[in-house]
Amino acid sequence: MLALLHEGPRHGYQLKTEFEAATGGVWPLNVGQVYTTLDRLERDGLVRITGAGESSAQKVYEITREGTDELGAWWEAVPAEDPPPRDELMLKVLMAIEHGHQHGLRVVTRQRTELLALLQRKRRERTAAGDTGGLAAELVTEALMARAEADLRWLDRCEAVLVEQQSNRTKGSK
Amino acid sequence: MLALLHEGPRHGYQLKTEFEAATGGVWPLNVGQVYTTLDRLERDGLVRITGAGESSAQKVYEITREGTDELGAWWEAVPAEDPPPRDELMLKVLMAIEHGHQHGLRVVTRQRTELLALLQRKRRERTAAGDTGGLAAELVTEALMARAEADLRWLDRCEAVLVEQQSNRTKGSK
DNA sequence: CGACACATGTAACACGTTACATGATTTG
DNA sequence: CAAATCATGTAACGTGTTACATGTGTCG
Repeated sequence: MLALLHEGPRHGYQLKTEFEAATGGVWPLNVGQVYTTLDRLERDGLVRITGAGESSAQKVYEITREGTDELGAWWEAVPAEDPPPRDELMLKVLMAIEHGHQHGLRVVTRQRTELLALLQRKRRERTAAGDTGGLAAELVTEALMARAEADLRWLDRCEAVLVEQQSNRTKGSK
Repeated sequence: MLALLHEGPRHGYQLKTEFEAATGGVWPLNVGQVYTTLDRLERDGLVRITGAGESSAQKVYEITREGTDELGAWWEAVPAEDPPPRDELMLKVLMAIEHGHQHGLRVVTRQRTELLALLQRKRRERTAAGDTGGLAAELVTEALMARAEADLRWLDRCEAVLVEQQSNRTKGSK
């Protein structure tokens, strides 16, 4: 929101549409949320209302000095890693391992199959849909695919570790 | 929580310690949250209290049939992608692009530098710390590194796209 | 006129998170 | 005995999300 407001004063609905435009429609946004967020931003002094727009009941918001500072910090910052964000896939695999190698392996392979399918579906969609959605949508898709590939490789690695661990165990028990 | 309870009845504090053990201490957990979560799980019928433990005021929880079903579904499910989760890095880059190629490039390179530093720090830590934290911690670190590498490659791709787009524009305007 | 996009807002809920209060049990 | 760990809980807050209520402007 701050980033959009930095380009000039806007009203709520405009922010919604511009947000969706900027993200190529990949991330739909409930309008209501824009208004509640705007309220919260105003409460925190990052945003202020400038005289209502001419027609009807339009409140026009603009970013404040504080807001600009906050935004600047946001551009610079790299998403925090301390503690690392809890991720569902990782958590799932760790918990499955806790349940025994058998279960660990089952979940790992299951996740891999599922992820691979998802990835291939994405690839197909991507080649099928020519320039639909624009640059933004394209970039998001690529990011998601890159992550999915990373996760796949990680799952392979998990499987290898589990198998090796198992074989060590059987050797040790002989 | 359900996954841990599936191994047998537990009380709150136990769940906290076991959770942290299972995740190699990477994801600290505020105890209070365990209790509120347990309340909510009970409210939803996924968990039930079995006669309090012998000593003092210990409530012991066990998973219900419904809870087991839910857990089973969780093992199978691959984290949803519709709509894809809003990710801060992607959002940041898209918004930066919206602000003009100049700004887009600045943010992209900044993020890349920052991410690369983080990655190298992780690599150093990883080789330095021998087997500390166990398998779980090791796997989480590897997953995070894999993701970071994917993000780095994506940022490269973003930069390439931006540069190419810019040059096309200048050519077009000639 | 009726439908649809534009436009604003509120109420309710879920969840994660923190800070705080309280007490039992163990152990140096 | 004092301190640490084990153990349970509550109150409060911030945020994301949805569903709902309401009204205006436009255009076929």
